[in-house]
Amino acid sequence: MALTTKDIALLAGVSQSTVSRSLNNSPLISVETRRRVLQIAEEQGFEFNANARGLSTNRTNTIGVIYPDDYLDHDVSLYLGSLLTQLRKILEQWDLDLIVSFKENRKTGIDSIKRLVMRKKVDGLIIVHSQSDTSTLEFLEKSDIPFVFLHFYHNSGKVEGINQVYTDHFTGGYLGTEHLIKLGHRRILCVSADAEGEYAQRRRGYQAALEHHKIAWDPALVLFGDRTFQSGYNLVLAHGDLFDSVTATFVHTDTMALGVMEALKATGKRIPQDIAVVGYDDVELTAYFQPRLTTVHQPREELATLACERLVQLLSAKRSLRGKQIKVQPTLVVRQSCGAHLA
Amino acid sequence: MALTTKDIALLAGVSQSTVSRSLNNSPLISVETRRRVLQIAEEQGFEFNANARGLSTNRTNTIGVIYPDDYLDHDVSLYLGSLLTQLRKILEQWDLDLIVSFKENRKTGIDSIKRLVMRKKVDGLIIVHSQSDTSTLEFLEKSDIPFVFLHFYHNSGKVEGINQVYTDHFTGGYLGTEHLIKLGHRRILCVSADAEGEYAQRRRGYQAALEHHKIAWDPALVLFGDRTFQSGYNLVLAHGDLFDSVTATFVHTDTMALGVMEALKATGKRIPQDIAVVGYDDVELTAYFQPRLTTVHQPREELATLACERLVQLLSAKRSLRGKQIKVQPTLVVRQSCGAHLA
DNA sequence: CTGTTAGCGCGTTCAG
DNA sequence: CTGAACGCGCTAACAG
Repeated sequence: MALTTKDIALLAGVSQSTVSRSLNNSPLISVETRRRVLQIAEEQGFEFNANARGLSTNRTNTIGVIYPDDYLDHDVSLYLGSLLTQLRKILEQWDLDLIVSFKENRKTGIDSIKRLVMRKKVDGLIIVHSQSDTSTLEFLEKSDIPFVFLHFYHNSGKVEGINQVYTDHFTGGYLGTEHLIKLGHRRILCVSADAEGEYAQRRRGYQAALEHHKIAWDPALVLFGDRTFQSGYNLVLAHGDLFDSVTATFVHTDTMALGVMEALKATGKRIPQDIAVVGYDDVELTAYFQPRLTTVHQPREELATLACERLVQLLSAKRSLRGKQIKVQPTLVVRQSCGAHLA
Repeated sequence: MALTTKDIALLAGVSQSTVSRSLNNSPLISVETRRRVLQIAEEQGFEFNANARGLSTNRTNTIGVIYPDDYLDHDVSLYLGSLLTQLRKILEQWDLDLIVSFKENRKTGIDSIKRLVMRKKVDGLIIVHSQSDTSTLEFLEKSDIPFVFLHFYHNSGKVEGINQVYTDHFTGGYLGTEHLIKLGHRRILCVSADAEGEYAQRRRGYQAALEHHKIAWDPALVLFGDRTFQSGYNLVLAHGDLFDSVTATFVHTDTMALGVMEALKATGKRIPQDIAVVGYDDVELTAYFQPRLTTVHQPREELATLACERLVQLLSAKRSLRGKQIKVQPTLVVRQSCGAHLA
């Protein structure tokens, strides 16, 4: 059996509660007593029993990270993998553990959020979703557990109550497009994904940049893929004429952009001379491809950090705080695929 | 406050322990009572308080996954990311949660394994390490917590006591090499990594295959990289003459192999006509490169599954089981980079 | 079959 | 400043 506060108490010749207080930095303890208790606890390698602690404090010191179920997609997984690492790295600063979970248990079908919260296994949640589920949102709100949406743009009306951290994709879309415009391009093919959500924002940014520079927006110049490399590749094969008719393309996710580039190269096009390419996300993967992809950088570390910090704020707040919308600005990373270095 | 068994007891008009027993499928309960209790619990959306349960049973229903600290490396992260997904997918079948942790807390320097075990936050561990640390191994052994090493070849003498699941890298090295030999290659450049551990096994397999086919083993034909794409790329640039002097190369990790291929292509070589390439791991990433990489497949799903299953066995065993060494066989995936399709 | 009782290890009054 | 006593929610004897 592991050591308990009682054991330490015995060794130190004090009561169990004195041990508890000493180890919890209670101000009610004399310096001398505390010192002695701490030393003994240290010597014995004592650690609190998390369950007992959790039972009496209602705090577990672990937080749940909820991932979308399509995490199995390779491209998504790539991104989420490094996001998780980032979260871990930050949360360990507060000595918080991290339970990773999918949105629902594939076997029992039970919603992970509800399960984790009701069983009191976590103190708070970081939810990494692109889609929101009204019923779990309602559950979260009435269960008064702190939670932060990471990477999620909630477009219903009731945004005020919730906390979220996300990239300003409108600006991202604007930045990528404007960069190409400034390089002299007028016909810019947009390769996007998903009808709604983040990608719609990116497209709105694209459109706004065009309009701002007095370029007519042509709906025929917007293509849709499913975010994968393969999909980007196939789009080029299927719409070769369209790609022929433009001088630049702005692809709304890097892996897809790489697929586009490879297909373009395979069909004999030179990048950026024949066609300029700009991507979105700035994933490490792009380092493997030539020419190096110019892209809109999503500040992942910042997103993760801000989400964690916000969650920690919520955790330590006496009463529930108001919702906070934290918008992070993307930046443009100019490399070679846009041709800027030739200009 | 959340519902407790006491609340359910009140609603059902029975005692708290009857509720506990009913919900835990105790055989001591009449069908009728159980039915009623279950129904009420269901209606109320009752869930056990994990802390209270853990306190009295000494079981948390969560297991810890320990990742190496170099998880931040992109290439490693790629692999570990999908491994984690796999683990999650399997463990959720037993309703086990999963705490992910690095080997040690970067801030406090505290060993995560010790912390998680002593605080009783986990019932068991899956340790994904390439290096072993004698002190934590000792700790694990005397703390009698179930643990399984995943992907780790412990080469000290005391293997009997521990449980581990790993790929037979000797065979992997052998397979890749023999495939090239059978295609007629005699001078096969080996691009490996790390002096010790897994990679040494792969090299031993390489060497054994050569010897088996009466080909003199030439130590000058073994190069070392650091497993990254970049490193593979640079190796080609630095040792162009060596690559010129062989007809095939066996690269011991896929990302590095891709780097090698890209550099080879950049220097005007045709793959597989001028030089055949075989990789190792079979990561999804290879799908993005031409020609498609022939490689030694590491059965990741199988590794994850076996590790979880073994851990579950250990968890449910009455007394501690003997250590078990589970070796998984890799397979060769023939695609294009080896030239087999041209033969 | 069911209820009563006693812990599990810790935080926290309440007395001194 | 410290100790005794209680309760967090649950499981597990122990009686009936």
